[in-house]
Amino acid sequence: MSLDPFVPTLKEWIEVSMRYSMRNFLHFARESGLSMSHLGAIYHIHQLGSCGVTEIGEHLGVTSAAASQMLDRLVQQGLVHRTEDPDDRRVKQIGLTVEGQRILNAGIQARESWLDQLAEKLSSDEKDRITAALQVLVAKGNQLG
Amino acid sequence: MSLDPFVPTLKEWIEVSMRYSMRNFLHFARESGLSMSHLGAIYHIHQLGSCGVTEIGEHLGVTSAAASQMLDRLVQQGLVHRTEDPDDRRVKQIGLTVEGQRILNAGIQARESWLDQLAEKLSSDEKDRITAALQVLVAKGNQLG
DNA sequence: CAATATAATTTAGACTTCTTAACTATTTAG
DNA sequence: CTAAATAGTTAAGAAGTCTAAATTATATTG
Repeated sequence: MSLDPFVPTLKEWIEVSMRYSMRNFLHFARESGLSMSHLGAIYHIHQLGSCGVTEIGEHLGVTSAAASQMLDRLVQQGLVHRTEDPDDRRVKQIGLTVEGQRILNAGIQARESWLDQLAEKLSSDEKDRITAALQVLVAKGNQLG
Repeated sequence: MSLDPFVPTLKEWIEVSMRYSMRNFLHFARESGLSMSHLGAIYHIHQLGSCGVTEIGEHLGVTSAAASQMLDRLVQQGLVHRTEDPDDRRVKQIGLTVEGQRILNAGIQARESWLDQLAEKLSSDEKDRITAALQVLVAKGNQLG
């Protein structure tokens, strides 16, 4: 078991992909004028779907006051909408605006822009085998907590 | 070409691995009491090896004044050492202390802690095929800029 | 209905991070 | 040797982010 190169190889790959992906993402953040905090919040809101202020705070690890203040800025920048929940008027429903979605997608695309270059370095055969392998990983990965 | 599922599958996998890796890393950051800025700086210092203050600032996208101030804190926390370069006494050589290295390694380990769980979900056969595929990806990935 | 709980916000204050500008020390170029 | 360039630090101030506490509005419970 300790000789199985699977996990070590996976770690190597994650090291590589993190290095390029984060570099591109940080570059995008600077270009777009958004802080990592803001982009992180946008990502969490996307992940959570429609949700309340406190819930976002919990995911970000901050108080609801801090979440409320951060959302102020994001609403002001037109990236997030904040509307009253008709079922419980204490709650605000938070979600991404079209522009917020656009920024999120642009960030993800920037993060992944190095993959086309990588693809060019591989033969059809290699790509087929790698695709099959990754499909297994994706499927099993999505089954984890 | 547009039908080649290679890049889309790779993107799916990066989506999955980023989600788990970042979640674990953020959790580690909170537990260790270090900000993402500090951990980011530590990572950059590690990547650059021995380097000067301005160089770190450039990599982080901030002025040398900001880099100097951030390094103050990291030195004070015992994570970074800052010594005069004997060849050019204007320059300070920056590097990680043993404790800084330890924190970095702990962060990387935390980031990757979900991979053992993933490995358990795969057969030996699957792991062999995936390992072979990833070795190709790592090799080609390291050839990119 | 009255008391309590919950969701969000506002306020005040602490702390961090960043920038620009001024400054020190050292090196390089003319 | 002097002048200019470079590396880093320091200082002052702007802006962001966080918390605790107080506040408002709404919902739930007894």
